[in-house]
Amino acid sequence: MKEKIDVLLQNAGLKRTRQREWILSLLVEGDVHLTAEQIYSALKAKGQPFGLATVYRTLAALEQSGILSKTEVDGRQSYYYAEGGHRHQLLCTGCGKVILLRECPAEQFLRAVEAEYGFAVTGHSFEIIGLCPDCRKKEEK
Amino acid sequence: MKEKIDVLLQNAGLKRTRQREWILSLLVEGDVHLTAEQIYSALKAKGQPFGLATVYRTLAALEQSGILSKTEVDGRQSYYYAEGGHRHQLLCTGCGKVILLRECPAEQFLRAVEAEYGFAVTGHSFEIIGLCPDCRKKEEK
DNA sequence: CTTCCTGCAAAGAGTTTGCATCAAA
DNA sequence: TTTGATGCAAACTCTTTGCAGGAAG
Repeated sequence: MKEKIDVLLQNAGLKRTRQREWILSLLVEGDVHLTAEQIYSALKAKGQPFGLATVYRTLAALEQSGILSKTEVDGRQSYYYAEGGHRHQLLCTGCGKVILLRECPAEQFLRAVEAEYGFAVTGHSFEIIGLCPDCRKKEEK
Repeated sequence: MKEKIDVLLQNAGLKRTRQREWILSLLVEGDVHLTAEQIYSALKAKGQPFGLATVYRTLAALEQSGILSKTEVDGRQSYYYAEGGHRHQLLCTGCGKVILLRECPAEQFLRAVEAEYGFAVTGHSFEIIGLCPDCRKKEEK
């Protein structure tokens, strides 16, 4: 797993530092979406001392490199590992889990939009908010 | 048009004030998405004096009443008139225009998600970013 | 008249930046 | 050794809130 993370950093042309490895492993291994503050707290709790600014800078750098994707949850920026620039996912508001959709149902629809509305599509997001099966069970209790 | 706006306010149980009429008419007549700051500037320019806080409070109230919808554009909250709680639109980054989609292509897909992933869907957003036909022409010049 | 709304200013939250130090390549 | 990253604190931007005065129903 550590190798995977190092490869990601290397491909992005970013130096391999402890801070970046920690942050990435949280997101990659956990498969969750987290805010800068959440990451900061999680690592602080583990006794890893470093600044909040580093978290913000690291997340921004990783997003620019296409390793992470960003979305807004409750007014906060939340980041998650986006394998291969994937942008179609289920976001659980219970545990923060990110479930990638196997395929984007929008692709063919986007082409229709281009034709029907004359709209030049430069981006799109298709996010589904809700509870994953595990959180669903907890709710029922 | 003024009547339409007054009806909207009345149905929401909100008092009809000049400020609210101004803000609503900007969004309803213009059919654009605007940030609080943009609304504030636009009305300030017309010599309508009032506070930025009023814009924020008005937008929040109108959103809670389901008259407006909110989305994030470049880290800012942007509001637009959402006829009948419509949440599927094309957002032009050129002129801010909002084009409503005639139908949500996601509806049947959401049901498939519920079944396939066991995910309890509580909300979704499907936004397509790009340039509307008019802005497209300007780009080409 | 009573209730709700407004404007101002101050506070708050989240995020970014400057700068000196420090670590990776 | 050179370049890029970190940590701290201060700065910034967007948004919210408290309060006294004012308008709508």
